[in-house]
Amino acid sequence: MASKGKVKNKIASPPESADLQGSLPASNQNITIRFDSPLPDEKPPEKVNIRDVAREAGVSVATVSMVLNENPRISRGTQVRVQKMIERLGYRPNRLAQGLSSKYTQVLAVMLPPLRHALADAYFGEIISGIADRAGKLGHKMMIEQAKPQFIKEGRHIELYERRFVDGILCLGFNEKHTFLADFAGAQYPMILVDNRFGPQPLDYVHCDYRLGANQAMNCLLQLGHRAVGIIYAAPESPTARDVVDVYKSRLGEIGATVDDSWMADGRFTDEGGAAAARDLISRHPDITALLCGNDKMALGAIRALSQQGYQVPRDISIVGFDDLQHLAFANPSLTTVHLPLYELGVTACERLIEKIRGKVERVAEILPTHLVLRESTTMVRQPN
Amino acid sequence: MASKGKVKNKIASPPESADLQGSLPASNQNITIRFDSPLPDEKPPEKVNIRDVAREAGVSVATVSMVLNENPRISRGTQVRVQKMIERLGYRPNRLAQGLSSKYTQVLAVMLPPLRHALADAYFGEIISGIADRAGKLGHKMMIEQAKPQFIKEGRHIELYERRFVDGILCLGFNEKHTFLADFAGAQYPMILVDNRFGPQPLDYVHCDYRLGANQAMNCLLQLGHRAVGIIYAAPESPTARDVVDVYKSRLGEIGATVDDSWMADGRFTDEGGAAAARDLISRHPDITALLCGNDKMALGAIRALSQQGYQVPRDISIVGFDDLQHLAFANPSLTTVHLPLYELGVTACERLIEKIRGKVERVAEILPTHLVLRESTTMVRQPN
DNA sequence: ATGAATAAGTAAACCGATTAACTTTTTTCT
DNA sequence: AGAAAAAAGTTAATCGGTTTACTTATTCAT
Repeated sequence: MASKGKVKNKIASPPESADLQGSLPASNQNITIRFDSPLPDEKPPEKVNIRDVAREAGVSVATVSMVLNENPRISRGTQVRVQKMIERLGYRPNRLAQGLSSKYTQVLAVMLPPLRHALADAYFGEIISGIADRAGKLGHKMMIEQAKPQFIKEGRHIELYERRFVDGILCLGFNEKHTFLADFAGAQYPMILVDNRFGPQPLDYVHCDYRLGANQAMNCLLQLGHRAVGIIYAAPESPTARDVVDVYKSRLGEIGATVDDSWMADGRFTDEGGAAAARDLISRHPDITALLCGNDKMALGAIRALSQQGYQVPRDISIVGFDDLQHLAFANPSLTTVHLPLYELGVTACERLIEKIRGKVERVAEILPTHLVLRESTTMVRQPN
Repeated sequence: MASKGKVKNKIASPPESADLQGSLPASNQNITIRFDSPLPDEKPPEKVNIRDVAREAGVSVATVSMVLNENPRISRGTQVRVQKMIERLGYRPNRLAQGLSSKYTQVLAVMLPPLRHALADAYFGEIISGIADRAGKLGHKMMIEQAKPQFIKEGRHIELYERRFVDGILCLGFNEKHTFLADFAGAQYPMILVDNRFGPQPLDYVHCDYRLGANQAMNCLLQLGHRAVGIIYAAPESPTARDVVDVYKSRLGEIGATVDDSWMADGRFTDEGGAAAARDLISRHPDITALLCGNDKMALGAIRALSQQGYQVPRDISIVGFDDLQHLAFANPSLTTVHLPLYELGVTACERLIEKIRGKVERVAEILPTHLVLRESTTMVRQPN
C-alpha cells in the first residue's frame, strides 16, 4: 500500500502559507552512481518519453501507461518496478499527448466578466483562491478568461471546449443579463455558475445563501431597533442580488414599516456607486437610521459619503455590508457584515465541476450558509429625543 | 435563440424527443426537422477534424494544415477555398494535437507568490490584466499558479514546461529570497521576472523604474520643504524595493539631512504593516513631517494610524505612496503617489516572453518610467512656529 | 530549346500518450 | 481433474495535428 496520504476532500480553510523557501529541487536523491563517473552527472536535456521508460523497465508501453494511471490490472510488483524506473529517468508524461488520447485535458477555466478590475477584485480573488487550491489538489490546472463582448460574440467560450483547451468552466460574476450563459444549457459542456443562479435555463450553480444572509442582517438591524432602513443594492439582473432585496422588503413589510423604491438605490457594486447611493438615500430620507448594503465595497463608499456629510457611523446611521472582505476588517469603523463563504464557494464549485466532468449527471444546485459578523458599524437606533 | 418556446429536456420529456436526441449517430445526414423551423439549424455534434476538411475541400491534410498556419506555400485560390470549407464545417483545430506535433502550446503561466490574497490584490491584478489582454491578442491562453513551497519543492514549476503545460512563465511578486528563480537561469525555459530583478543570476526581467519613482517622490517632498522624512519600506530582499530606499537615503544625504535606520520601518507591504510602521516612526521622531511609503497599501495604513493618533494628513504629515491603485484615488484624503505603469508592465512582459518563446535570444532587461500623481496627501511643510 | 529554379501540393513519418481487443498464465469451482 | 473465470500483460489502433522530403507543373535565363 503506497500510502500516499491521499487526503480526501474536506472543505479546506485557507492556508496561511506566507513563507516560501525555494529549495532547489535536489534532483532525485537516489542517483546512486555505480561506476566511477568522474564528472558529476551533467544533465543531458534528453526528453524521456513513455517508450524509453517501457524499454528500460522491460515492459510494454501499455503497462507503463497503466502504471501511470494506477490501473489495478497491473500487479504490485510491476507497478513498483516501473515506478522506480519512472523516477530514475525523471520521466514526466506529456500532457498534450495524454489529453489527445484520453478524454480529459485536466484544465479548467475561470470566466470573469469584462470589468476593468475583475482580476484585482477581492471578491473574485477569494473565490478564485478556493478554486485554484482545490483544482491543484485534484490535479487540474486553472486558466483565466475574461468574457469580453467580442470574445463571446465569436463563440470563443464554446471554442474553449471544442479546441480542447479545457474540460470545464466556472463562471463568476455573471447574471441573467448575460444571455450567452444559455449556450451552456445542453449539459453538453460542463459549466458551473458560481454565486448566482440563472432563470432562463436550468444551469448548474453553487451560490451563497443570500436570503439567509439578508435575514441575518435584517435580524441584526431590527433587533437594534431600526425601522427606517434603506438598502443599497446592485445588479437587479442577478437572482442572488434580488434575494437580498426580497428579504429586505418582506422583513420590513412584516413589521409594518413603509418600504418603497424611495428607500432603495443602486450602488452598482462599486465604492463610488455606494457613496452616491448613500447621498441619494439620505437626501430623500434624512431620518434614515440604517443602511443595508449589497456588498462591502458599497458599504465602505456609503460610510465615506456619510461621514463627509457630517453623519457619524454608527452613531447616526448603522451600516451592514455583505462579503466580509479581509482587508475591510481593519477599516474605521470596522464593518458589520454578512460573511459569505467565498473561499469555500470556490472549493465547492471546483469539486462539483470536476464531478460533472467525470460524468456525474445530477443537477448541481448548492447553497452555502452565511453568518453575520458583528463589528463597529452598527449600533442601537438613537431614541428620537 | 430568438424563440425560447422550446424548453429543453426536462427530466420527464416525451419519449419521442428523447429517442431522437439520445441515440443513433448513424444517419448523420440532415434530420430535416419538418416543423415550422424555417432554418433546419441542425446541430450535428459530430466533431469535424482536419481530415474531414481535407476530404470535403478536395485537398490533402497537409494543405489544410498549411492554410491553418498561413503558410505562403499555398496559393491564394486554394487558401480561400479551404478557408471557406473550414467555416462551412465549423472546423476548430484541436489544440492538443497542434501542441503535440508543433513546438508550442500557446499557453503562458503567471506565477504568484503564495500570499493569502495574491489573487485579490490590486497590484497583481493590474499587471495580470495587462498580461491577459496582450496574451489574448497574441493568441495565447493564460494559466495562474501559486508558488507554494510544496509546489516548488516538488519541482512543479519546471514540470510546467516539461509536461508541456506552458511555453513560458511570468513571475510576479518574487524577490531574491526566492531562490528557486535560479532554476530558470539556463535560458532553457522562457521566463520573465516581472517588476523585479534578480541578483544571483542574470534573469530576464521587466520592471518599473523605482529609482525614477523614488526621485520623483523625493523631489516633491523636498520641494515642499520637508527635511524630516521617514520611509516605510518593505521586502529588503527585493532589488526594486532597495532602489527606493537607496534613492531616499541619497537624496536626503545630499541635502545634509540625517538619515539612519531610525527613520525607516518595514511595513511588509500590508495595510496593517504600514500602520504599525507609521506608529513606530512617529514615536521615534515626533517631529517627522513626511513619510515616503513603498506602496499605496502601506500609505493608507499609515494615514489611518496617524489620524487615529490625532495627526492630520497632510496638515501635520505629508504622505507619498507608490503604485497609484485605482480605488485609492477616492480615499480621503486622496493619495499623492508614484504612478507605476502596471498594466503596461504586464503587456510588455507578456510581449517579451512570447518573443523569447519564439526564439529571440537577447537578454530582456526593460525598465518602464513612472510619474508622480499629485493629490491631497501632501502639502508644504509647516513652518516650525 | 533546355536545364535550372520556383511554385504548389502531396504522402507519410512523426509527436507521445490511451485503450480496446487479444493472449497467456494462474486461480477458482465443482 | 478439467472447464471457466480471473489476473496480468501485450499488440496495435487511435487521437488530430505538423513537417520533411518528394513530386509535378511552370516559369526563367541563356
